[in-house]
Amino acid sequence: MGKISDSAVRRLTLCLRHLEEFEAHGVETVSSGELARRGGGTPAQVRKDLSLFGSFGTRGRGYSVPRLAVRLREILGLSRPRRLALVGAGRLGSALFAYEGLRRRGFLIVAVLDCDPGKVGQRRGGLRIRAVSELERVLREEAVEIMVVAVPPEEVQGLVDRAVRAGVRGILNFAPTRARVPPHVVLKDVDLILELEALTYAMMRQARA
Amino acid sequence: MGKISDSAVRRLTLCLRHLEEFEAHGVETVSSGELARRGGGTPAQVRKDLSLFGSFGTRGRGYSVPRLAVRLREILGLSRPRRLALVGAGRLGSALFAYEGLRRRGFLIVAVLDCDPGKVGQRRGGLRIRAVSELERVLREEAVEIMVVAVPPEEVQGLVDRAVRAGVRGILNFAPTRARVPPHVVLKDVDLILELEALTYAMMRQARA
DNA sequence: GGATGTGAATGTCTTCACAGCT
DNA sequence: AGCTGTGAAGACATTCACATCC
Repeated sequence: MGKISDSAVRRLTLCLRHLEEFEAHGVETVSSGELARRGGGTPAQVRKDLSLFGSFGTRGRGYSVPRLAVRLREILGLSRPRRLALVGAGRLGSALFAYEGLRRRGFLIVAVLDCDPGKVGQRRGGLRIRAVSELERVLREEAVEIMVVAVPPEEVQGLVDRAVRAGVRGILNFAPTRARVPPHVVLKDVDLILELEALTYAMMRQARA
Repeated sequence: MGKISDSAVRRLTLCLRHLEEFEAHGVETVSSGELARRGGGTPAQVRKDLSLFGSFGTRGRGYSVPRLAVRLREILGLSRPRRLALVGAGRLGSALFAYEGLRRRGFLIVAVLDCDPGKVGQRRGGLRIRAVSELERVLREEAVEIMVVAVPPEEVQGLVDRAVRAGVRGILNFAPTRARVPPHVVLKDVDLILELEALTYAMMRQARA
């Protein structure tokens, strides 16, 4: 089992969502074509993506919805919940914290931190907001696997460095800046402004086609 | 000037940000190497990306920071502001609305809509929240170019269809669902859960390497 | 000398087309 | 007959390496 591209992983993740919908509707079996239609890709691509990890279907029949779903969850590492810490309890942080979809998909926010002394001690849901100065301790005590960063850009690299030293191996960054991490740590950026800028370019491009 | 990949556009967008930082520090000239170091890429890639649009540097010298910045803004379509409508004034929507970075980068939210009658009429910043039933009218009256969607997944496709009929050509969707659009419309998704799932997979993968 | 701009080489991803099961 | 699984082909993107110019 070689190396799988990020785009393939994303497609498979989406595929899993669709499988779960089919499952909820009691569908027993799907073909690559049906999955493709729903996901916006081609049947060949669905099959190729799946084949990166093994053979899960039966020829002439298709895929067993529940079995493929279980298998995909295993493959993608989604068969157990993950513990997240949220750093930054501003507007975006609070919106993320309140977002039910996370919990539903197995991403549990087990700690919230902020550096504003006015916010520290306040409650969000069942959690007390902790001071960012306690970051390392909180990450360890709560066995945090992923740190979610929703703070101003200037603070990102410092936080990331501290989290890495404390043993965090996954970071999701919402600030419009890139931080550096050592190779054993995974950092992904959700950069709203970058998306809007790329969208703008794509719109321009299409206008003249 | 052929077709440019999305990843190249993203790199150039980032490149522009770095140029603006250099500009703010009064730097007159940069080399592809300096840009690469800051952006995390390679000098060759910076040059290749730029060369997709023309020759902007001087051999032996590098690139003029202000000139390249202007040129990149033109190329990327960022030299004039864009008018956005925000649909969904929930927590995420409100966080987006309050986000100063948007305005700073030329993305102006000129309308906010929600379907909750309790919210319609409330104020956000200088704007009155309008009813989603008025969507088409608002999009036209406010000359909206991009619709930002921050509503529950079930509502997305319906909204998208209406916006497309009203002439919107760019849509940014925050809900964890894919909508269909005709080929002359550009839709991008910011899917938090997808990012977390891809992050989880990458972490797993790296754990065994 | 020093950095750009770019064809050519390499590497990666996607699509095709069909053999092989059920 | 129908649909999977997969090598092979094709498209696309990145990296190299060097001729070119200031």
